[in-house]
Amino acid sequence: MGDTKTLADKVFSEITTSIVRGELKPGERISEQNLVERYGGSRAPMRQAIQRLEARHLVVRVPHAGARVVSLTLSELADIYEVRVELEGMACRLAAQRMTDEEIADLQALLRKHEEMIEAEQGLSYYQKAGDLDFHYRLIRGSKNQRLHQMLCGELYHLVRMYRYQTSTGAKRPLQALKEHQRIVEAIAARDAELAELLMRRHIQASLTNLERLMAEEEGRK
Amino acid sequence: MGDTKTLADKVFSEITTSIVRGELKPGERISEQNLVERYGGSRAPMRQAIQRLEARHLVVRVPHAGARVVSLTLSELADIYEVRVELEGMACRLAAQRMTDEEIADLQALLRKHEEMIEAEQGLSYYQKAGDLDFHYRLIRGSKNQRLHQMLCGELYHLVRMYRYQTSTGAKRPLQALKEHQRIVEAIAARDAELAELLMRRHIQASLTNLERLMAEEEGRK
DNA sequence: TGTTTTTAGATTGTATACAATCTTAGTCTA
DNA sequence: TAGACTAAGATTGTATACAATCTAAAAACA
Repeated sequence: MGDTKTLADKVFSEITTSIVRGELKPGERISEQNLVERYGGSRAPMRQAIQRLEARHLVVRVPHAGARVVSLTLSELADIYEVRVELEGMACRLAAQRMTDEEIADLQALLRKHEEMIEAEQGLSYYQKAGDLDFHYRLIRGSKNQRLHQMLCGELYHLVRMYRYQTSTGAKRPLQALKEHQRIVEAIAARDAELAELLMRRHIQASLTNLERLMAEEEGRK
Repeated sequence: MGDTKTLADKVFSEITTSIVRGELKPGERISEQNLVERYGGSRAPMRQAIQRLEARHLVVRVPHAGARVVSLTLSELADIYEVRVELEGMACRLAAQRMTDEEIADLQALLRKHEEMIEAEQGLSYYQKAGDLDFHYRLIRGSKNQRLHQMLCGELYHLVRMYRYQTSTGAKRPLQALKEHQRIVEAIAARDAELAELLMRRHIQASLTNLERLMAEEEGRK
């Protein structure tokens, strides 16, 4: 049985992480020839990789003109966060209804680990990145809705992560973020779906409000 | 200035409509050679077209094994409707806040036209299809959120339409559907965002409930 | 007869070559 | 000097050829 990754697959995931980490910057050109020189092989698989990147909205292509790393305006980023508030609130509500007791216990254990790390003042920056993501991903999986999971984790989160570094979006204090996470899990453990949804919406809304403030400043500067 | 469509683009849209109309059935195989014989050209653009179909979740590909028209289980379709209820409810809420008075007037005019058509008992089946879609699309555009528009119209609706024919999903009586549409527009005209959202959710929820009933029947038959 | 192995065919993945289109630098003109 | 035009270069779109992999039908074996 062949689960051999094709070359196009490898290049695709390489570039994906490069973009999300900011090594390739928004607006930067990506040419097929360029990729051939960097990753080896021929143009055909590079072309496929670029198309897959386009499918995930990580690059924008115009016919005969080539591809560039996606470059979002504040307004477009706000649109994304608006959708994220809605979908992740929904995920949280469903998680409160559908997660097993065991899964909830795991989530609580995860937060205790985060708490220890913060108290020990180790990995402060870690919690902002991988830890925070891990929490959100688990919750979304807990919704038991595959399509929802795919839309959030497969489409929106790449873009969210990509811009998290550049704007101050989501740059919450680790301690405050942890407290909010704990409240959310409490609501889920109590099977209070409405409250869980509300708390998650607020948790994300802060970033959106921040974005809207930035947009207002930018508008005022003109 | 070149807005010349590439061959891959043409083939992509041809196949898209074929799938949505049901001319290509779920699970049916799509080979590159097959497309070459049907549309002309070489394998390269056919390959691209298939990749774009995969990006829209209209076909499923496995490496080295080829592509098939997507085939959803009832459970997967229910997941889609669950997300649709949420997103289109959101769109309706935003539309109530953001549509201009002129756009609302246009929407009202559209419904009056639908009413006349139904009273004249012309195009009953038309209203179920194009008319219903037109209404929903306009509302979604009214949310003024591009990302939301793209997720609903560009991703979910293809699959919804594809299965609308086959299951009895969304096979509402035209008159009842029209009445519900009218209530929704009334709420929007009154700028009552909460009510507009609630009404839209109910409007779609009926199809989801129907799906869940079918799933229960299927489960009981085992 | 049922199962496994083998082998031939078909299909996809990749490489390379050519044609169509766009981009950019340079030239010309007002 | 600013702007429009032109031509060379680079880049993408398409076609074809070959290699790697999968599929399925036939043969071998228990």
